Amino acid sequence: MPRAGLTPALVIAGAADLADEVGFDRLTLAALAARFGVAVPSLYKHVDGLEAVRRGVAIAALGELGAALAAGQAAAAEAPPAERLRVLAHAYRAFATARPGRYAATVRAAQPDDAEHAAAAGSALHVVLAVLGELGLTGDAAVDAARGLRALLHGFASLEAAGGFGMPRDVDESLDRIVDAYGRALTLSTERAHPGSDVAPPAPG
Amino acid sequence: MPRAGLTPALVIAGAADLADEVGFDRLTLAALAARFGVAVPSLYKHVDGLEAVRRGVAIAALGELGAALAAGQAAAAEAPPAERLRVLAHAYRAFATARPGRYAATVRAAQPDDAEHAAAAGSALHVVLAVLGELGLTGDAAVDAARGLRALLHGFASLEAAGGFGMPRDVDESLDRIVDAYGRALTLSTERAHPGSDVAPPAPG
DNA sequence: CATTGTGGCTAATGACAATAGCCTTGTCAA
DNA sequence: TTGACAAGGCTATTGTCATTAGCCACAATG
Repeated sequence: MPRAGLTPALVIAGAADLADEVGFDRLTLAALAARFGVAVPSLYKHVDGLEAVRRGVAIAALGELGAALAAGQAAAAEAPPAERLRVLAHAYRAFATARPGRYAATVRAAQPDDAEHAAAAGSALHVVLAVLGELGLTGDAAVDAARGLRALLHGFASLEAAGGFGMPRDVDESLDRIVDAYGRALTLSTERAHPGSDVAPPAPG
Repeated sequence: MPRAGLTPALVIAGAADLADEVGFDRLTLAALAARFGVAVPSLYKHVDGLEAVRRGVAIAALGELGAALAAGQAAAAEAPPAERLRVLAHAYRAFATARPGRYAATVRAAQPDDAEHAAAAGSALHVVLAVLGELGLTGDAAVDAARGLRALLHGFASLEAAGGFGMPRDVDESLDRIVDAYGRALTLSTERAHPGSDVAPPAPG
């Protein structure tokens, strides 16, 4: 029996690819083992069962998502905040459509006591918060804005992934308009009545 | 063997309740049969397998969601559009948190050829489009707005359900602010450059 | 009272996750 | 060089679940 040369990282990476191919919910140890040409129980030498594989994919995917968002921001470093917001939104959507299995994994909530998973989510969120900061948002307003933006992006991406946009309208353009509108609303909000009590910790959210 | 008196509708209703209790993804024929005090294969006399149960729950839940949204709008019939938008958002969130299993079912996309499922989704969407119409949105702008609003509401609800809001900030107030901001952005958009080419059919989206 | 269809059932099959325990291979130290 | 040992494969087994096949009882209908 020649060694297959598996490692935990390899198994997780293979699982992520498999999830992109067949869907995160159809990720199965049987299929994963087959992909490596190995018997199912062999996987248990590297990974602690299906749930651990899913968690591993989630953490890895959150890292990749954060990196993709950061790369987009770096490429638009000189652009004005509104444009950077648009770039962020498109990078998010691009990740979700190009890597649907990984993206689905990023949406699963971390267990309350799972610090590593929470940290991965937080690092992806960091990029979003940075862009919002450029729009001059602090305190409660920043929290609201982060919630809303993540909701908007996630909702858009997941509805699109689920085929929920059955309307004859270009999706890219829709996203532009929606994000522009949202950004405009945010900056208007700051000029109004919500002075922002104090800076909230950028917990995963 | 006394008859259990099952019907397809009863089975679906029980499945919806079970989904609310244990989560839509943990909906299982075994648990469903146990809930009715019946052997698993008996369910097949009423329902065409697990996937059909899921679909049935989705269709039923979409109907209930649409009814809940409509009821909220009826109760706020005299309120100004911005307030009605806020009411809509809160009704949506209330449904999602009170009936998480059913709500999760509503998010699953219909199969492309599943007219009944698509119709159920469309009827729920109808309420949303009506409120947007009150804001004076037509054509492409209305399509964009519907996409964005559904994305916003779904994203908010699903992230909250997943425990994604780890920040110390009242969630109800966040939702108010976000929806207000979005509504403001929408009405601003209409006053600007997008005159809306033609009315798009209210397909499920 | 005979018939028939409906709605239960048991039994069997097959996918999958998970655990237990074996056996080989490669490494590292005596 | 060799011997021990850990790592990383494996087979076998168990248990959960969905699904299908086919039986049987009951109740309604004539």
